[in-house]
Amino acid sequence: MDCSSWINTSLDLNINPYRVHEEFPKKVENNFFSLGMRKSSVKEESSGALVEELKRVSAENKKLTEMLTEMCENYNTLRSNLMEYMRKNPEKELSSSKKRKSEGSNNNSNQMGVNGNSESSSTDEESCKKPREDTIKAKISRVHFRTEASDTSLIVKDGYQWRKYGQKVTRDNPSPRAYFKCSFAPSCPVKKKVQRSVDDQSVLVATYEGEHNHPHPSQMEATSGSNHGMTIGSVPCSASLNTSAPTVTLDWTKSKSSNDVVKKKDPKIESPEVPQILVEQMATSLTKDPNFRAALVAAISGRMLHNN
DNA sequence: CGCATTTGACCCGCGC
DNA sequence: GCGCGGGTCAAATGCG
Repeated sequence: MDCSSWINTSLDLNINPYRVHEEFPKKVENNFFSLGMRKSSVKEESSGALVEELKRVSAENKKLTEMLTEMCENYNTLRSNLMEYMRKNPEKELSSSKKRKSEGSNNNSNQMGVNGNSESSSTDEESCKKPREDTIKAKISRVHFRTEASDTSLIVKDGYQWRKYGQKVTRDNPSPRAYFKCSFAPSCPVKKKVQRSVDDQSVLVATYEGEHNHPHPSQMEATSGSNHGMTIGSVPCSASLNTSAPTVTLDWTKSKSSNDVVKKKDPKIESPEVPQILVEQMATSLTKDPNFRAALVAAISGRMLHNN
């Protein structure tokens, strides 16, 4: 696989972080740079600090690049190992993967090679869907949300608008499972299932199916003025696409208050939150890249194999 | 009154 | 073929 393409992406992230999401940062960008334009004396003073910051970011960028390169190497190693393994054990691989022949017959076999071992195995168990719904087969992700233990609702505030259309008590878990459809766009095919973890009742497990065919609502909100809404909302859906990879756990016992902050739009929060937003943006941009996700999964797997 | 949620009924695939 | 279980539908209900 060609690693260089997504490595370059990371370079962009660090050198010109605001370019990652052009729509979002305009306001910040304007504030930040226009301030410097108006007060040139202040600019001279701060230019030294900016240069220092630039150096620091460049160093960090270099470090990240090295990490990515290493991940890429690990990925290549693992991939060749996987290919070899699959060549030796084609039958086992097929039989152990899944019982559902309808999904086994889907032509995602090619993508498996790219996305690695991830999609088909553990995620398909969540997609016991009618075969005709194979348009949604593509993206299934699972996100763990930590909530207050006393919070008995199955509501996950991930920034999207969801309409609940069902609830079931499943056999393997005493807590009910709630079914949601994305209601932000009528044509959006995305569904999610939310259920409390069997192990830890304070953890909500949200399983997302499909891809949103519309922008994130809070991102739209951000472009129209407020920058705050996206910090939390954008994370779950983008940060964990691709699933049987290690799932993402988000601690919302604290973020509840920040949700409130979002609604109140407290100006005091703005400046300290900007770096956090940047981090979120970078993470979002990176994790949206399927190549990066695949490589990350492979690299982590490679590491684990290496350690074992 | 319109919209979202609830909840029982129904559908469908799978295992026996 | 039948029963089970997960997923979806749609009428009833609640709420602003």
